Amino acid sequence: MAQPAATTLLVWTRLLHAADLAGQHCADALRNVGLPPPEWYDVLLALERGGAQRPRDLQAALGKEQYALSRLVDRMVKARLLARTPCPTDARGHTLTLTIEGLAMRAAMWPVYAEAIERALGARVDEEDRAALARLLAPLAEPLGA
Amino acid sequence: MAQPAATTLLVWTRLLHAADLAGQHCADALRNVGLPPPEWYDVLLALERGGAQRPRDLQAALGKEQYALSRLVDRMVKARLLARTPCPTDARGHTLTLTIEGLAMRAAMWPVYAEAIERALGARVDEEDRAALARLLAPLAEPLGA
DNA sequence: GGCTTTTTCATGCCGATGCATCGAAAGACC
DNA sequence: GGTCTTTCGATGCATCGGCATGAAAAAGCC
Repeated sequence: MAQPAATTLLVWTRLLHAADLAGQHCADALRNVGLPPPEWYDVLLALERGGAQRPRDLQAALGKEQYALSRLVDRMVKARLLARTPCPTDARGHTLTLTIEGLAMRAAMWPVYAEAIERALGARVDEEDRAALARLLAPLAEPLGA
Repeated sequence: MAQPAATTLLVWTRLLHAADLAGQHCADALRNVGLPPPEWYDVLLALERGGAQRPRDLQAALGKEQYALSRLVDRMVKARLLARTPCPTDARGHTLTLTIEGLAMRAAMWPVYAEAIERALGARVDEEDRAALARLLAPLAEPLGA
């Protein structure tokens, strides 16, 4: 059995705790003003940047499970932020497009989201440390090899 | 509106992604061998280290919501890993104690958990970078001020 | 003591997630 | 073309989490 080093365990607890705090803070900030959760923002942004996309592309881009994305899209379609249109080249799937309301929602969410990120991260770590963190976290944000 | 710096956004995405990957990897490792999820380990460890404790103490120590801990304890009691005994000094609550099986379960989980942590973290960052990460993450693992 | 407020823990309800599976279309192979 | 395998997306079922509330004991206050 591989016994992790003390620093490994320290990084472990702090990484999970920090991510939980930051994520929770953002989710709360959005909820407190009656806006949808962060994951909705990610979908809206991906579609705005990348144009119409199919569910499986979004799934890969966002790193979500297939069923999770399927139901997330369901909710967002019900909320009139997305529209499903038949896919011309593959009758199994469909393409997802932003509605006007979806575009407006992303714009409305960003200031709140940005402010929360700034408070949770930017205001607590100076530029030099942020650069160091970004560099050190890079390998950990890559998928683990088999 | 506070526009976060580019490094802030980079840290943001990598922090959340890294934590998600690492956490998922550990949860999967335990599940793949038929063991309970990491949160059970945290409870077992806290009780083993700190002796009998009341739910509200565990709640504070683990940073969980009250109802979440209440139901988590429920499941672990059903699984015979914990026992609730009446609290002598406060009839509202009870003290939680590890059963023999609970003690054994923690011991059984640790090698798998440790191995997963090592693979997800220790093996991917050298000692110097781990120390730097631990230092940089420290402020972010502290609760945000009001 | 008698009253109000606070703390401690559980739970009903609903929405979200994980898992397995399914139907249907596409692609591969002959 | 015909058949088998793979990909795409949805969904039934059970579990889990969030929110609000409830019940009961403790603590504070007069």
